[in-house]
Amino acid sequence: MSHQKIKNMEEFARLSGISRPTISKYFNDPDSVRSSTRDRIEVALKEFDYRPNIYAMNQNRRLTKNIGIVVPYLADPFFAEIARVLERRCIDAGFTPTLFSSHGEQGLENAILDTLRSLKPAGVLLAPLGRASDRKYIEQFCRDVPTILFDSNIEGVGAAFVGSDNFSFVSQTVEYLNRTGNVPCFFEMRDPANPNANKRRYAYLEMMRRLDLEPHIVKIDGIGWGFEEIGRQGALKVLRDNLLPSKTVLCSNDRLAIGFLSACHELGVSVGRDEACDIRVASHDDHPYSRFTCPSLTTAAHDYESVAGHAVETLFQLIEAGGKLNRREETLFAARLIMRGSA
Amino acid sequence: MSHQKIKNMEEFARLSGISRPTISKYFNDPDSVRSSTRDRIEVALKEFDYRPNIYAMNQNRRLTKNIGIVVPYLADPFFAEIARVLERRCIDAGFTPTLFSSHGEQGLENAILDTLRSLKPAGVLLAPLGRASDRKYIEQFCRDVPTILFDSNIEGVGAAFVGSDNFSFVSQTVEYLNRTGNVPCFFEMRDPANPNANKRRYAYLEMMRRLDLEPHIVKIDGIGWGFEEIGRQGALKVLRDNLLPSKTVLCSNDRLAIGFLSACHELGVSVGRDEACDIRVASHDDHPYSRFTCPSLTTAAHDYESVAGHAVETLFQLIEAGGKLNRREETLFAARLIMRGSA
DNA sequence: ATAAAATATTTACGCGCGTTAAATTTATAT
DNA sequence: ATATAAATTTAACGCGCGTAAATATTTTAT
Repeated sequence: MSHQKIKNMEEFARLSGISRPTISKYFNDPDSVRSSTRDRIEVALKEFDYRPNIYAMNQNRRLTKNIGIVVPYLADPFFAEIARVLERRCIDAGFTPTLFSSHGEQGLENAILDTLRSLKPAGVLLAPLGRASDRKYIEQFCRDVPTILFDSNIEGVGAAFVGSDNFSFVSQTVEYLNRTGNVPCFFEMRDPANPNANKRRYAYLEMMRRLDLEPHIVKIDGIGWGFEEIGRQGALKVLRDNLLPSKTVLCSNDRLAIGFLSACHELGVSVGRDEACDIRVASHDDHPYSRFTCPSLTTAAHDYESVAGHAVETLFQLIEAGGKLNRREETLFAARLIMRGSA
Repeated sequence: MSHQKIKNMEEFARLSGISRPTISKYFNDPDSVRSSTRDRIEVALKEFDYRPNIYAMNQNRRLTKNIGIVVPYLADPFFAEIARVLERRCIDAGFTPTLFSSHGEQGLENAILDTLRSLKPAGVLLAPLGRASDRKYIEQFCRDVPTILFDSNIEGVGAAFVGSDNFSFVSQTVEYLNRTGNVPCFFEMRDPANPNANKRRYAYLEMMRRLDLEPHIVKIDGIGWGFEEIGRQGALKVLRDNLLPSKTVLCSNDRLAIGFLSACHELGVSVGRDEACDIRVASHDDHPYSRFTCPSLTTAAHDYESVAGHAVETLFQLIEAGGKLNRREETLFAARLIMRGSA
């Protein structure tokens, strides 16, 4: 590799013996030039190690090759995982993903959308905060920038929604707990930040109706994104005051369940499917740590790969279609029951 | 707010009655214009909602206001947490942070550095992969771009290093376990990816020497970043085959300990400080989940705020100094012992 | 071999802003 | 009020690349 520094595309064009407009076309889309030309450019690229100035590149383009990925809370390993898969797929498709976390704050979510707007991205994959989101702000953003919502839906906003089928999660866990001999109560936050939580409550109620069982919902207090601690405090209270209507607890999500199990251990309440155990605990999400709780957590797993894959595919379609799709599709992927020690 | 769309700085200058170079100066640094002028610009900004084109803005600037933040593995909540603090401080200082995760892969780490180079950032906060890093590649990058290393040090690379004092972690846990009546063995991966792990081993050996105790190191197999599973498998083997030289186990880090506790539960081994318990387990990092393990984990906590704060402060100094500091400082922050149920 | 189609080259302009130098205005000090 | 310093304005150029039109070359089809 030659070690001379190349100043700009002009110079690279001279050195490689190819005209600048063709080089420009190549960087915009390598497949838009003849393969023999492409080869010559790529040989020269190896030789001279030139990279175009991305700022000059994007200045005049109406759309860049950037893709924004926004998650509500990156310290939650669930979102870290899905972000990882999304990033990978964007890179493989020749885009440049940029990751943002709203850190649970509406102000930050709005600020991120502002930043994204000025990045002129080809498209955005947005998992909104949910209830804490500034709906109008997101609506306006989605009107201006091609956006796919994922994880958490906002009716009618964005070009499409891709997520998990909450009914599939809850129906499987309820059915399993019931089939194996116990009637679950439902353990959740009083004011869930995420709309999925509401869908899960409805699913629980509906399943109990279908099974002709009496539903019991245990609501606990707490705000913010520290779900484990909220679950723990809630469980301590509920267990101490003997408020559990059933010896089988279905938590709305794994992070609450992690807190619940922690409280059980503190109070010497044994958890497991075994007859000898005091209670059973199950949950939803298959959080990366649910494998390592004590006991390991019976839960319903997201189909990460499918959700991420379909979200990205839909975004690419949207981009190719020029930012508008015929109709707003909502795609939901089914859960997979994971039976472990806790229930 | 007027709803006409403003095309460029020229137009905004006309409408606000201020010359374009002054507007340009303002956006580069609001404090560089007279306060009366600043007020007039900000009034106009509210009126017309103009934002300069960041691509055109950064094209001719030698350095942008961007700051790159690179962590080795974002699905680890420890890094997610520290990234959150770093991001916040960069924003507050008027910079635009961009977050990258190497996801444990050398290839990705190198690719991120390439991307960063073309972003012309004012500075970079880099937590390298460690042993898996391409040392030469990082060295070259640090020569070109003002970079502060954090969390994981590479001798002589980057303008400074900010991290935690591993000796402080281990000395406190060893001292505590010893003081409370038990001699700990040290539980770690055979080939740790992170140099901190080596420092912790040395610290353990040194502390045992000082206390005139015989050290015992238990090395377990496993590669990659799935520490919990590695810890679990290692613990299963060690516990089943009765290979533990001591009933008190000091894990190199919390993620291994989480796996260890999981294995203990599976095998019915009781963990805790209590006389009646089979073993004691302690660890290092104060991982966000260590509060919720069963039992909760006795550990040594990073001083997140100080590490993040000092890393950012040092980077700002570096930026103001034009990319070179007089000498390469290595700053280490002490740990804080967190006594919980496991030991 | 020849015509038609596809691709590449040449030339030239524009994008939105950074930046500089000289001229002018405004603020501060005496 | 006057001198001086500081800030702003005016005018103009350049950055690196996108892009368009006209022309030339290469490829493919007949």
